[in-house]
Amino acid sequence: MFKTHSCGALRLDHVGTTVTLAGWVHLRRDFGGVIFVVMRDREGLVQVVISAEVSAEAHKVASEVRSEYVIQVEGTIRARPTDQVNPDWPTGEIEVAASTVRILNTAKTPPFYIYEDAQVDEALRLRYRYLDLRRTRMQRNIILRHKTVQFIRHYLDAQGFLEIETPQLFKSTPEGARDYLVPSRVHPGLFYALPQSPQQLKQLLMVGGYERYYQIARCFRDEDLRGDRQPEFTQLDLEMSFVHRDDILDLMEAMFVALVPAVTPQKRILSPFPRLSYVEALERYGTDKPDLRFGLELVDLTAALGKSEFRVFSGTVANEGRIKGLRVPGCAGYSRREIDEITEVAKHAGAKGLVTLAYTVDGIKGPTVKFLSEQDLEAIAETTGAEEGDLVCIVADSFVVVSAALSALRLIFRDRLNLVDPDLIAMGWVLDFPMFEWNETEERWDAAHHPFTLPRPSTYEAMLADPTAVLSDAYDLVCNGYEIASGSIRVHDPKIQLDIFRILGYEEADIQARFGHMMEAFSYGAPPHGGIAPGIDRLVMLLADATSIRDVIAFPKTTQATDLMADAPAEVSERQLRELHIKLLGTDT
RNA sequence: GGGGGCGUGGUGUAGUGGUUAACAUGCCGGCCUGUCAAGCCGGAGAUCGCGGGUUCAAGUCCCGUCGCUCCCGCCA
Repeated sequence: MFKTHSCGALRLDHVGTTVTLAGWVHLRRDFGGVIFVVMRDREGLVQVVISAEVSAEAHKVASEVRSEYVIQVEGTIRARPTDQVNPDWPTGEIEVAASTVRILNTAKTPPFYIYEDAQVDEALRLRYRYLDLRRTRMQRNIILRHKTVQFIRHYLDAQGFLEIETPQLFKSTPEGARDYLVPSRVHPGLFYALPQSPQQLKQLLMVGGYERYYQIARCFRDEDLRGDRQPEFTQLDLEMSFVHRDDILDLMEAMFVALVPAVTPQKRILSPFPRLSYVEALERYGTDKPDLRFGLELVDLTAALGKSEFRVFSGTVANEGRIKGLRVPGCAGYSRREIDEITEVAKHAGAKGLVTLAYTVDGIKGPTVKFLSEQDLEAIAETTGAEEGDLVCIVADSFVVVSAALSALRLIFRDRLNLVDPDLIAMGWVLDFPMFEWNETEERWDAAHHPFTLPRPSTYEAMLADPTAVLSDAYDLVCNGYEIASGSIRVHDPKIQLDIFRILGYEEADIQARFGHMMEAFSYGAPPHGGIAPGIDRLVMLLADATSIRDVIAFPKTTQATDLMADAPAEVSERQLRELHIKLLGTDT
């Protein structure tokens, strides 16, 4: 080994110890006769002192080192004088008195600062990702990710789960997300698909009798990217046999309640997790992934304002729309410009406009006040509970638009009014999703979760007659406004499975071609089973106080799905294409 | 596929159509034996992402394009 100790691990206990360190030059402060080199390794930073009096040779080498040189230092640990202790560093009470300094490798001047978490253009960070990864924040995030995954492995092992790998080369299932395809060399014209998730395989493991399975699984979806979506991402994929919904919910809840303090002691996780129905989540928060760290819930004004003289209100209700509002404390003083900004947010979400009422000392102010009767104003005040100093925002539109607009506004006010404690982790379950959704453009039913989801037994009878009446035994786990896990109890009865496929409009031949192996497997004694799949990237992102999963993935892709470091995707040779029986059509198709 | 934001020495930024494009930091050289992102002195470093247009004059205005990013669509 090049080193006896880690730089960042040295403490007062080590005083008097002779050590050999190896790491990077983080900073250098040259005083002529004495040189301070701050050395960095994975564990952290330590100050090395090189004095010309102690070793002329070491001093000469130290005067030549530059930022990010890789060096090896031999020396003795000594306590710093009390007036020179650096209280900001874990190693601040000691320093290394160097007797030897060796340059293991030189380094070009890096294109951005390694030694601080200054704002750097993300494209540059991605192009030199190996340098970005040296930075404290990235190292902390990647280590946190490791700890999170290790915790999960130990926890599930203790619960009797088996970690089982499933293939990356599998079969395309055209519904759902777009697949990444892999051409077969051996079978001209045929393709594998990279799994969007190991969904079918984990169910088949249940049929295979493994009862409790999990996997830290890489998943692939060829869809457009976001800060919380990458084309390849990692799920804790999990499946259990002989369980009901609550068994899975309880297990996950216990796991997360134990995980959060174990890997992020400064975070506080609320428990028990609230359970909301899908409809309740939409009514109260306007979204099926609410941020439960704060209140500011939506208020329904449909009944109160349905008979208003104000046509926008009465007309909306007449057209089966809804009127809902937000009561925002302390924002009565919003300027014209601020009102314009939040109106823009509502419009961006699809609303035609935003009614704002400011409850000031001089009464209720707002551009629409003149259209509202005393009765209307009273009804609004009573329903929302608005008091002096408050701003009430009202949207009248279809339920979908009202929900989207007010949900967006709720998050805007969250940030503007600093309504959340950044160290709070607020998870919650969203339950009772609809089983099917009507696809307007294709004019058919889609599975809201996926076609293997079990309908809630109480609603199954009505399924064939009225698909909208069917609720599914699916569940989402939300955390701080993100969907962080999704799962369901599965169908294990081939008859029910066939009914579902029929509602989805699959032809018999289709079912055989796409899911024949599943249907056949289910006919050989499939146990009742269900599972869930938490997204590791999003979970770690929230634990790391990051705003993008790119910051918790070692080598992420840009929003154009490219790798700026390796320059992927890239062209391949004619020969490679020929072997794969692929002919390119050109870029203008 | 649609909409918004950003792009100026290595890095981060300032820059009102008008002088030699400014500041900080980093880099290079010099001085310096106790600093904490050391300090002081000196130096190099930019065809203002790219292309076109308007203008006597463009970093600045207009159009296009490329890259990064945020949002909608999409993500069973």
